[in-house]
Amino acid sequence: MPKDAATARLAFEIVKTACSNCNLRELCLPIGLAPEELKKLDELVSTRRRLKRGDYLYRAGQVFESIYAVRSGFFKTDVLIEDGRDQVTGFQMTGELLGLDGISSEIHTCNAIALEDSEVCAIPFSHLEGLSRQIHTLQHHFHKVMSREIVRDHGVMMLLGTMRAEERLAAFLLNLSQRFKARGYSPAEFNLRMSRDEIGSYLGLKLETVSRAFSHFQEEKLLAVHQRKIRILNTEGLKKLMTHQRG
Amino acid sequence: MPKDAATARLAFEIVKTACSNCNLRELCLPIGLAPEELKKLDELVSTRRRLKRGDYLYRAGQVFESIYAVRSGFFKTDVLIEDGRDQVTGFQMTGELLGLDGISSEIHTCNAIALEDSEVCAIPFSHLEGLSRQIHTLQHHFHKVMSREIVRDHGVMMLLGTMRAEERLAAFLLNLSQRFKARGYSPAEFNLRMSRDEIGSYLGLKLETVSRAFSHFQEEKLLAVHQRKIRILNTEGLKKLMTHQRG
DNA sequence: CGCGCTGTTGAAACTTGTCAAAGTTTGTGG
DNA sequence: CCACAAACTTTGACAAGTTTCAACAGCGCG
Repeated sequence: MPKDAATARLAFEIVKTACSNCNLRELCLPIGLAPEELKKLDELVSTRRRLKRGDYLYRAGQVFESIYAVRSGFFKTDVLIEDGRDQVTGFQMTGELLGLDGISSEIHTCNAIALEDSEVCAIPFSHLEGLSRQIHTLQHHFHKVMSREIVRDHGVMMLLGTMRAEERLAAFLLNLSQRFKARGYSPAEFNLRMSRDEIGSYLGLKLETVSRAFSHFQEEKLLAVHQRKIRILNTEGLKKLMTHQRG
Repeated sequence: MPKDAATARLAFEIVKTACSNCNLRELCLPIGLAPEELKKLDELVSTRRRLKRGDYLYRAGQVFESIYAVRSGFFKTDVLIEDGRDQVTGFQMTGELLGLDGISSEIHTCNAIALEDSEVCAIPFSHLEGLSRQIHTLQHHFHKVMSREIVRDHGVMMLLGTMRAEERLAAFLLNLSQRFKARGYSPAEFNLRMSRDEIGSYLGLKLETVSRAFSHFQEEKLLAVHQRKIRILNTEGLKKLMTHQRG
């Protein structure tokens, strides 16, 4: 590549990285910032990183320095314990943040793995704290994001603690559906990026149980399932199933 | 009460409320603050509140204004869903913070209930954000506290998703033991403040299952149990049980 | 002293996990 | 571009763990 073409390309990359140009503004950190504040944020988001399917964004045990905003693609996070058990703690899609768990001990406590080719913005955390001290709105928004993560986790605890297999899967699918919808995709038809095993791990079920639940949902005409392609045929039915009292 | 006695009492209360005099400094927000910063924090922690056993500190749906630091006593938080199911999402003891879940939507998403007579410091959240912009250390510490809550929740998800009944109870007891120890109490002997039903709700089990697990632990000479009074006889045994591979 | 709440224990029912086999899709190298 | 291997999914039969239902015991409180 000729030298000036390379330079032009670099400039282009920087433009592409800028929060002020990002079409995820409404989903990500920049919510509600004034134009001049957005410029400051642009400087903050220094690096972008591309990952191929299967790549680790970070691993448990690594030193924590940045949080990451998913620009495109799909991730999972999982925790491992010594005795070999592991669990998927979350799936992250466009506009969602990764790495908040690392703040407490300055070491990542889980693995973050790309489930498809993806791109993230790295946000050095100390810079974010610095800018938060200057921009009230950014500070408040960041606190909300962390708090939302806590609320989400409580929802998962509820799911794992009180729901049975089919209720869990229904809740999971409805949640995905909603998140696709919020990103402008069809809420009724989408591709799962994760395996039955990964869904099971997230929902506290074995993969066979997940598979059986899918089959049963098909029999009940709640879903059309072809591999990882899902079409929701009866949203209300799923909701009803999800909130159906145990017993 | 004579007027000046009342005044003296008021002054005394204020002194008692001050973070700079609080013997929980090492557990709570003031960690690592310089003396002049501590003074600013004192102004922040405006109110103290006493609660009797069974009182609600806040309820799901109420407007969020403050977070609370437990000064003494013991709390549980729980979430309810429409269909009647509920789950205990956590137990909070001295020095721990309550209310972080309310930041995201400015409405509390769970109930916080005193399990014994308790006292809390109310920290108006907008003031905390203001002071965080001035005091770097406080900001960073607060972020760590929120992140730690996320990590804790991941631990509970792990417990609910991958452990069986007795492993869960062992993990729960070891966690309590550790927290009592950190507060200068015996790690081996303590009173549970919660019922079997509340433990079960937290662990995603029925109260009968919890009761059976306690009985079994006694048979195995891991514990001595008398009502809610617990003595741990074999910590290593509990740890081994907790990390024992499923199957 | 008895009532109510909490906790314990037993037996049966139910849900999910385990193991095994076979079908399907995806990816790779020839 | 095909063939084969590897990974993933589905399904069945059986086992294990947990819940449900029921009865009863213990403690604290009025």
